[in-house]
Amino acid sequence: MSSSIVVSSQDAESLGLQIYSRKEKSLGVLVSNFLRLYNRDDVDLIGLDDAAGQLGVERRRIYDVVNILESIGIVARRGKNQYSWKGFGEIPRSLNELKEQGMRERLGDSSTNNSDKVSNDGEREEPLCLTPDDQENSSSSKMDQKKEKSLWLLSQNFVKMFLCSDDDLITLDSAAKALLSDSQDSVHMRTKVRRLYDIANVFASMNLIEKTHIPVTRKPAYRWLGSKSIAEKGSSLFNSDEPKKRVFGTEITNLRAKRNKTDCSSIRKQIGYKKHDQENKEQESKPAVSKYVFGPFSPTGASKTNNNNVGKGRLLEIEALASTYQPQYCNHEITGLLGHFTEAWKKWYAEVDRNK
DNA sequence: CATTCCCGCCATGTA
DNA sequence: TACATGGCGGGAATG
Repeated sequence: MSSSIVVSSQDAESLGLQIYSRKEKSLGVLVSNFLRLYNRDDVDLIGLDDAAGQLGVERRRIYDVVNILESIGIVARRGKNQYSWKGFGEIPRSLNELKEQGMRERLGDSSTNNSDKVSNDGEREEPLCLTPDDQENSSSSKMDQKKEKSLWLLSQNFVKMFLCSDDDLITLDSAAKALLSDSQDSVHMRTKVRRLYDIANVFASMNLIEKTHIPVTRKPAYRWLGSKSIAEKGSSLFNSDEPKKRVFGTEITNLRAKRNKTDCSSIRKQIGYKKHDQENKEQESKPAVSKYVFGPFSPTGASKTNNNNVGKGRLLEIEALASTYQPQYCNHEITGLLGHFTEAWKKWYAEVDRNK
């Protein structure tokens, strides 16, 4: 009497149903949205609550995002509940510094080596000025220990591995092992790897790295592609580049599935009426950001995504062809992101080349 | 089954 | 104390 029907997220959505989809909740997608939201020319400050609200996620997730982005210099901590948008232009600088540090640590660590391997120092504020206190404050332990496990540091070290190592394929296991510097306790490893997955997803969504497989072993690994594959594109003003895959077109849907406890959404959004799927003309619009985006570059088309090619048939690629015309609400893709990246990469490479 | 990694509990730091 | 941060790892979605 009853026939079982298979429902895909697409079908389900068409029917107005909501099924839990892990992908749509991934950090990578969140970061893409985050970047798209704050990459406006005149955005300067980022409020954590605002971000959480706009992106429709819990506050906790925003911490993950900013911590990782901060490791690359895209944002910087301003103060409580507040970060400032630095922008993609900072990436080259950050990478250079990270590379310097990485090389230094690698080659120069003999002599009074203490159990201090992880670098610190960088951009993250710290004392800002000598601590005038002469308390029997242990030089630096409790606080540094905390930082030693931070996502921020882990993220930087992960990047350093790519920038310094000559292997361009890195597996999360090897990274975890290396970053653990010792004791390959399965327990700690697992936790470390979990974190690396988070970081890798974020960087992958920004096209800083790409997921692949090691030739023969078939083991999953990441490759640093920071630039070439993107920069070589020739960056012709607006113009979507190669046929990337799967873009994630959904909105920032914040639905509750699973044990959700606190839903901090005080902004008007979310269902209101049975709308037809597609075309969510929701998207509020702040009182004018006025000032259109960059002149030369036309924020359009972009690509986000991961995964390059696999010999599998997956019809999970939605793509948003719309781009040149109809700049509507309706969420778009990365927009502008690539333009910045391209520029940044070129600078970064030119500099390295010159130095070489 | 193994891999990926989201979710949110709760320890820790701060005003 | 209330609130802000953000480790951490259980266990569910995916492969």
